[in-house]
Amino acid sequence: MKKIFLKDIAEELGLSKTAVSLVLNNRGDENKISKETQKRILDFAQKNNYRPNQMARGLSLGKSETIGLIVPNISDIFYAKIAHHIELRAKKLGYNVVFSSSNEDAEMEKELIYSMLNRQVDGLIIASTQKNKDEILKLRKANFPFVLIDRHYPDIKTNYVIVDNFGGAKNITRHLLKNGRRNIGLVSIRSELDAVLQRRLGYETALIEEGLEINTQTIKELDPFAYKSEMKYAIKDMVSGSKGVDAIVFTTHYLAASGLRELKLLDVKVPSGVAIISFDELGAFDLVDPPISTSKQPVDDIGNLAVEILVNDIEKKNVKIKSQRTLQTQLLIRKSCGV
Amino acid sequence: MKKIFLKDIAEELGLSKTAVSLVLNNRGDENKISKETQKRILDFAQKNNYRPNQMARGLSLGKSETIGLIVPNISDIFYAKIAHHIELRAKKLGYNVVFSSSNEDAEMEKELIYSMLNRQVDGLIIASTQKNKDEILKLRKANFPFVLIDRHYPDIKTNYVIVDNFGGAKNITRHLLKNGRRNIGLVSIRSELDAVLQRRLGYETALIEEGLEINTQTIKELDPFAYKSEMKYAIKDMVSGSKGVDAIVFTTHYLAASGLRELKLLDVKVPSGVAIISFDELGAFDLVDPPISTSKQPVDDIGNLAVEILVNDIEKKNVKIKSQRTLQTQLLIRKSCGV
DNA sequence: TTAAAAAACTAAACCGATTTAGTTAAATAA
DNA sequence: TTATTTAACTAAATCGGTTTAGTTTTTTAA
Repeated sequence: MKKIFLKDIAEELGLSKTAVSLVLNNRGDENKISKETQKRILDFAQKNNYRPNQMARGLSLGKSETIGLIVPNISDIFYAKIAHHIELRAKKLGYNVVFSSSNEDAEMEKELIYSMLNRQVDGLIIASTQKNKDEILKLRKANFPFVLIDRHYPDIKTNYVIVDNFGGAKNITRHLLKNGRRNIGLVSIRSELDAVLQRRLGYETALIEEGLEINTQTIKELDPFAYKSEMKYAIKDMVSGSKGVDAIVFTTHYLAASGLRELKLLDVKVPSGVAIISFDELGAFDLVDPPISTSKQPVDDIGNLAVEILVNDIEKKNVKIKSQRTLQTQLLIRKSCGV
Repeated sequence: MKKIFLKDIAEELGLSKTAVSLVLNNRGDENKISKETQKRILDFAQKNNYRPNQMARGLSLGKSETIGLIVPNISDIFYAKIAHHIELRAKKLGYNVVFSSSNEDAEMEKELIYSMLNRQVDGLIIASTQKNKDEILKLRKANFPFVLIDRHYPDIKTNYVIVDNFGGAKNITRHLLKNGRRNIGLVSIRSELDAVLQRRLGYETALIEEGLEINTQTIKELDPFAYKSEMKYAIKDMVSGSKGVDAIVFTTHYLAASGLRELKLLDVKVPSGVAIISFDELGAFDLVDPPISTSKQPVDDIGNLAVEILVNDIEKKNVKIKSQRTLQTQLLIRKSCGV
């Protein structure tokens, strides 16, 4: 079972590489290769398990039928799920996926973008650090196909698929208000990500619309990398004192998990003492004690749409119109918000 | 900012492509390119942001500096975590990662293996369906570098990194026995995977060593794709009747999550009524009600070791010795097993 | 003083595909 | 009967790198 090349097939059958190549690319008819010859080529290729070298093919065609995916962290279940949907849809459309994690580092992200371009990916799907405006602009200027997911650059016109962070956060906050909570805190991460900002805004808007004041003392923004250690103090500070909070909104799933952990250590009863609600969820949020209410993101749609927009962009080079999709989150009410 | 090629640099500096290529590959000294010329080339390349076309490079070198990763499902947190560690370590060693999910389908896995070979990956890391013996043998015969993870072929000598499934399962079962449980059921998946078999054997061995009999009525093997719907009946059957179980061992994290869900629906108290313990865990197993005890797999070591073994194999083509590593799981005791 | 060695390069082949611009022989039209 | 088309191919260029086998000039050794 040794490797067989186009040249081998051509020589073996007494034909030219051209004929073989055309037939194997399904362009035999339009190039008037006789049915008989086509069959000989196809059969021989099949029998000898011919598989074109994609490097050579890619070099020649100037494309690779590969999509590059850059996410902050592939081991975050949220991105892992999106990645899976991207992979499935991409495969259906004839594309492979190369992935890399930026670890929320702008410089790394930039490196990855170029590394992927060098590998001749046909397009990129990026959940950006949102700190690489220049590179995104360059990509756009170069007319290179790409779609931003989860995080976008609000002031750059690009393809993107995001969720309604503002609406989602407003919704979960309102749900707590509707259930009589008046003193609602927020635990978020310290970040300039628009998604994070929007969630905070959604939260604040819900409060303001209810005629409540925003208390910056009960809004905690934790370091993205040290949130676990900072959580202890954040929670302690929020629940202690006479005017402790009666509910907490967490702006992302791992914050909710970590926060609940601390609440338990402090023996705070959830939801009787403090109700909690999360944006996005982990796999076992329905099994947690108490099951955590959340605003769930449509990971399947995010992945599928991103691929569809991207492939459309790749294959119809002339598309100037950018697709911008903002998907709705889904409110899942469980016990943690004290219905 | 238009693309610049090797030829452009050569022409611009009045040199040959050879000289430029050698210098850019850090082989200027050994090829006696003068320091001065080297500096000119390096500076020019830097200034013009030269980046070699990896397709051309790969074609020429016959390698891609890319590792292929095939897992059953990248959105399974277990594989996602391994993938992340693989990615980090691979990057450190100068390799990129291409991933794909086989969805536990042997035919798909076979396709993926070839698809990756066509893309000239330098090596493969595979968490196999364990139904592709022929392909694995072919890879080995062709002396193609690969490492199996999580699942291996017991009767084929290959590189692999797995965990001690037998020992891990025996351990968790013994822990339940030590705590006085006598009627311990098992919920596993219907599968020929050695890992699954070993876990069942570990469970059975623990029972036998304790002088207990194995009751096939309380060993449930569910369909890997329909386990959610089958779980209801499995659990109901195990806990009902006078001789219902007083503990259940789940052989994987999603079974434990699903099983606990059903136990709650049936109002079975955990662990007072039925204790449970899991093999491997989800992100929030410590927050679940009750927190689930588990035998945790060292995802970081699995990923790191796999990459190291693979890269070693890739770079020292002569390595005939296969590396076989069986890592230990870590017993995490939480409330679900009724300490 | 001349032969050999070293320094500093380069031309052209090569990797394995795709594609452009033909060629040749047979069929059809004038 | 001859000119044109058509059918069925092919030779060679190309993609953008790497590498082999030199070449030319300068330096060193005998």
